[in-house]
Amino acid sequence: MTMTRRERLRENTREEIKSIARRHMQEQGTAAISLRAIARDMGLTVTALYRYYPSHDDLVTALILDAFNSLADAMENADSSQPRERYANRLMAVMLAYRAWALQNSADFQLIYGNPIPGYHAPREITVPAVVRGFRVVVGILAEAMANGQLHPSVEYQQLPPHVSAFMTELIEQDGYNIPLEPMYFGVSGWVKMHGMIMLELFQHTPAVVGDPEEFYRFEINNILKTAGLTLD
Amino acid sequence: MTMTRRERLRENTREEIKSIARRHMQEQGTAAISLRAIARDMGLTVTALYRYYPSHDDLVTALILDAFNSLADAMENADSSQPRERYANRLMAVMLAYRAWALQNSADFQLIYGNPIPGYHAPREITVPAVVRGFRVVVGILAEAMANGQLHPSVEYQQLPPHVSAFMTELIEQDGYNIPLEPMYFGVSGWVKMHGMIMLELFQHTPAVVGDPEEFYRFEINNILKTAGLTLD
DNA sequence: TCACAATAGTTTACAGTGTACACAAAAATA
DNA sequence: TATTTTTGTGTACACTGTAAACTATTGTGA
Repeated sequence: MTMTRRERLRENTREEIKSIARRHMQEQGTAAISLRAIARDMGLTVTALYRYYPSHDDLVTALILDAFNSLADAMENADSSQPRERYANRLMAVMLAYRAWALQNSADFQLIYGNPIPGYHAPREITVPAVVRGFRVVVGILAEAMANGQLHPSVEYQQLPPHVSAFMTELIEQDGYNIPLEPMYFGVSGWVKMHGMIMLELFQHTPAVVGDPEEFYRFEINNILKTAGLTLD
Repeated sequence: MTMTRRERLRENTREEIKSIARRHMQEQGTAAISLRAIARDMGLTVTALYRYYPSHDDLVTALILDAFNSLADAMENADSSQPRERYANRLMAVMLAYRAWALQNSADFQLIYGNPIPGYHAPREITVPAVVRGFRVVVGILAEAMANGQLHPSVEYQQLPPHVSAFMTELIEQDGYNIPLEPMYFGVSGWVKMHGMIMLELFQHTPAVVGDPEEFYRFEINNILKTAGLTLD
């Protein structure tokens, strides 16, 4: 795995490009990733950048990949900061990390979950595995909690709608999630709500309605956990 | 209220500009609203457009206003299509209309709820009243259901977190919503989840997990309504 | 050590973007 | 009909992504 000097320099430059791109994104939005602006900040010509990323789209893809992995890192770290058998605490910690990451890296969050960038289409074979990493953290906790009899999915989940039920059963098998259908659905349902809260907060809609988004967020998660018999301590 | 011939022509042109902008937006994303492209499609010079909208931002603001009002129209229509005392059905109809509008006008939805457009900041004094119109439909139904003893908010809502509770109480009074705190919170909590589902569906994340987004959507709403003792018939 | 190949960089060009300014044409009004 | 208001044009500047041709630098094999 040793890199030649040239490869290392090249990797450095690629990283520098991404880091400047991230700064610009944070300052002026995801649609404002400009190769020319990056080159200017680096003291390079635009066309030199094309040696490192063959196009604007390739740079965006690299940024998206980094973002998904960084988010997954944050979630994994939060998970392992809690005692193994405190499932509710682990879930809360992970979801708080999810929100914290989204707020601290709002541009990256918009990049992966917000409006598509005009003309850009993410290559699914590259991004999907990266998305899954984060999701797997949550599923892992739920599976453990279920196996240990601590998780009791709502009775409604015993009659999931047919297509959803079939599709998710298939997904569980195919992706090798070691979890029954009901807790899996519970996870998806909860994730959707977190996502809604964070999206609205990020774009300044929640504060105007709810006052204190963090308090709101914690309260909602707690309620969701309670519906499955999970309580914090 | 009669308009002069000139005013009418002017209004026509303004509408034509918006409608072309909407088409471009639908085809290439919200960040691709280009005055030059619009002018080209109209057989006008760019600079002539400036007679109708003094800047790119002003055009965007007009589009946002239209979008909020169109969404509110759709919700109001859905509401009045149901019998007055069938509160659950009214709520379901309104939320289905919300989703249907979002999917059919996905660019407009992104415009009002998605990533901010680089450099653009919506003038709140113009947009906030438009947002409120749609929200008021839901609150109205909940207030009626509550007053008629049909709505039973979850027991958890009797102990809302302090800041949220204070802020929303203030908001209810200030905006003249005629509704108690608990059902109001129920509305917000539910809205957040709808929003999350729609956002994820719009950006192609839900289908990969859930298979059939509409089935998922209906099932989730139904469950939310049930937690407040509301049932469809 | 030197020649050659690979890599990294530059200059130039084209078509696109928002918008400011000076001017001409058309229409409504006095 | 003369004047004012409105609508439109043309030109200019600084910005965007990216393709092509060319030069300078660096690493490696003989």
